[in-house]
Amino acid sequence: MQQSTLKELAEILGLSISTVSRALKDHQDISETTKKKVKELAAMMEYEPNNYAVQLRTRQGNVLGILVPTIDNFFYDSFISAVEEEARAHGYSVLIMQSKDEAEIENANLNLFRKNMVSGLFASVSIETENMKHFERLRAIEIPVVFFDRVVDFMDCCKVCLSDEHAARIAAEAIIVKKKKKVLALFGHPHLSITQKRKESLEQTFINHSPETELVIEYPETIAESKRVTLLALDAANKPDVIFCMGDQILIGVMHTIHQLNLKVPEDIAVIGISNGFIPTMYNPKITYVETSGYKLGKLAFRQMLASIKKEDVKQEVMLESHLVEGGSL
Amino acid sequence: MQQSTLKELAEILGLSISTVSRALKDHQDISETTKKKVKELAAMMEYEPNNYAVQLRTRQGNVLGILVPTIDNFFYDSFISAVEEEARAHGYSVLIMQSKDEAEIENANLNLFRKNMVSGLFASVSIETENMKHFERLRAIEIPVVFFDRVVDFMDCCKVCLSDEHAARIAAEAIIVKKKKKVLALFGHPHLSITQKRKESLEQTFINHSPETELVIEYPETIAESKRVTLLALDAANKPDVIFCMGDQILIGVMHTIHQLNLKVPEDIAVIGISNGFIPTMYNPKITYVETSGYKLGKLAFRQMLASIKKEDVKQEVMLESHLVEGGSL
DNA sequence: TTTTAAAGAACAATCGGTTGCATTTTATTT
DNA sequence: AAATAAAATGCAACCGATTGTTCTTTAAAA
Repeated sequence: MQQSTLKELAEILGLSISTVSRALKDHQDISETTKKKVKELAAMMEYEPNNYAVQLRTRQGNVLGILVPTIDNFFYDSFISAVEEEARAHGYSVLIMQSKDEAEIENANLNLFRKNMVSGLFASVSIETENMKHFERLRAIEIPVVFFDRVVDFMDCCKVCLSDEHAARIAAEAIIVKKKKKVLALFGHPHLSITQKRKESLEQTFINHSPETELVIEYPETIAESKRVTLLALDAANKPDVIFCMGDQILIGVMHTIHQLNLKVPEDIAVIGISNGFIPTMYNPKITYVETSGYKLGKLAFRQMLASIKKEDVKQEVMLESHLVEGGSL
Repeated sequence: MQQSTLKELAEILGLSISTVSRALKDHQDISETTKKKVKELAAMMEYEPNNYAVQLRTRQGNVLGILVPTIDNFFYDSFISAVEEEARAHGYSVLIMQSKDEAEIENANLNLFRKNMVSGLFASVSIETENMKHFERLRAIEIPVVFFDRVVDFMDCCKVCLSDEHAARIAAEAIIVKKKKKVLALFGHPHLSITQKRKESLEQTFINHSPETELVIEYPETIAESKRVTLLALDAANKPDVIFCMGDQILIGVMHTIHQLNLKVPEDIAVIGISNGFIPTMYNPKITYVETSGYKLGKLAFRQMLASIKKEDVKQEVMLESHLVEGGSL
């Protein structure tokens, strides 16, 4: 059995295609009697309009794209979940792609989004992304882009992100309160704005409120590197008394090494991270972390997207504040 | 600027639309000279065929759907990753939706897949799924469905899954080898075939090879329940000496409680799980687990999908064998 | 009863491609 | 030079819906 079409319905009912079409969408020109007949038959035959035909004709789609570096990541998962929930509620579907942090794949994906004519795109750029040409192309054909998390300086596009400054400041303050003076701070790829902002805010907070704090900064990019860096630091003469982890991957590496060295948290070494909370609460004691909810960010991003699609004017940049969740690791 | 169309190209070149169309796809009827001219202009103007028009006309799409209970799950993440990789390599895009383990959302999603006319669907059914009507409807319009992981008895559809019997047997054998005699086995929702198969295989292996083993079975469905059940069991008089965890969620709950009670693994209590490995390797010592790779399953599922789409005949049911990865928890 | 307006339904163009067939152009053969 | 085959291109229908416009009814007003 094939999907039924307007034409079929029309033939069966002895009506014209346009009448059937209008009846189904409660157009005022059509009599109630006809409407009822048409709707009944449509329900009976499980008629569904052919999306491609509709899109072709009306030029307005119902698919939104999400581009993330990778999907196996709690933060992006929760972001996606949130967007998907909202999308469904508003009659949109979601097309998800991963850049795997490679510019080339990212570009290929952007082309696919274009080909599939998404009505809007949520994007967290890859580490390698240097040039915005492919994003510009989307804008050229009026596909709104909402950048999130890893944003990028790019005119006329709306960006939602966690307040990186704020999150890092909270972490620094927590460390200061606990009187820790030797901080090993581990960040991700130094190229990302999210890294830079967090780093600067952390540094600045120490300089302003606890200038005597010793701050050592490293940029491990994988779990393995994070392990290695931590091992080196903890083996050295002048050990840190607290480790700050910018993300879950880093935290996992750090905890690996801490376990391996059989150190007690927080007695031997304190730990604090930035996370959505899933990973930190897996450890014992739970890791103290600054909460950054991908879920909330997703909801926020969706609102921005809707506004962009409707061409309402949108705030260029929206920040989400975060707060400290105390585990027992600090 | 709008997306350029065949018509535009044709007008600029003074050719007919059909010639341009054919030139772009290297049709033999078109002269090399013309082909070159057309292609150059197309490249220059960044022409992209309008997908909706193409689909409408050719009735064959390039979007595959994936339906999972939830996306924040390592197993599904890796499955999705694998499918997405293959999809991109074969010119497909991937539409991902989550059922959140609710039948109603699942049905809504299936309708969306239908509406968006996916060319094929990968599905892992929700816990609540009882009736297959919505899946049947997909089949009625000839959209191939490849069930994976949580499969379901449903004629004429191809299923790929981990060999649940095999995985559980390996776990049981490992437990027997280590001479543990009091097993607490924690499974997920008893309604799922995956649960039933694993449970039966585990039981049967003990009965056959170590009939004196005491086996207690519970079905916690969330991390919280898993914690609770474990706490009860470990507080009781006749404590288990090993806990078997069917999945990551359960494992996380178990480890929570173990940490909370300050028990040593594996001295006080041994642990073994079934997992893709991410979570088990986070602990110290690493948890011994039977590996079930969502990634490999994804690759396998994609092959099945391609075959189904091409209407080649497909093996109805394909199994993926697993193997033991030793941590230090058993 | 004739005129006129309102209601209901049909017609036809359109979206942007694809494709079978007809037509024109060019090259080859007699 | 005329006839014919081969190569290159154009014509037009079609996919399934939407929508402005036109054509019929039917009912109300004159």
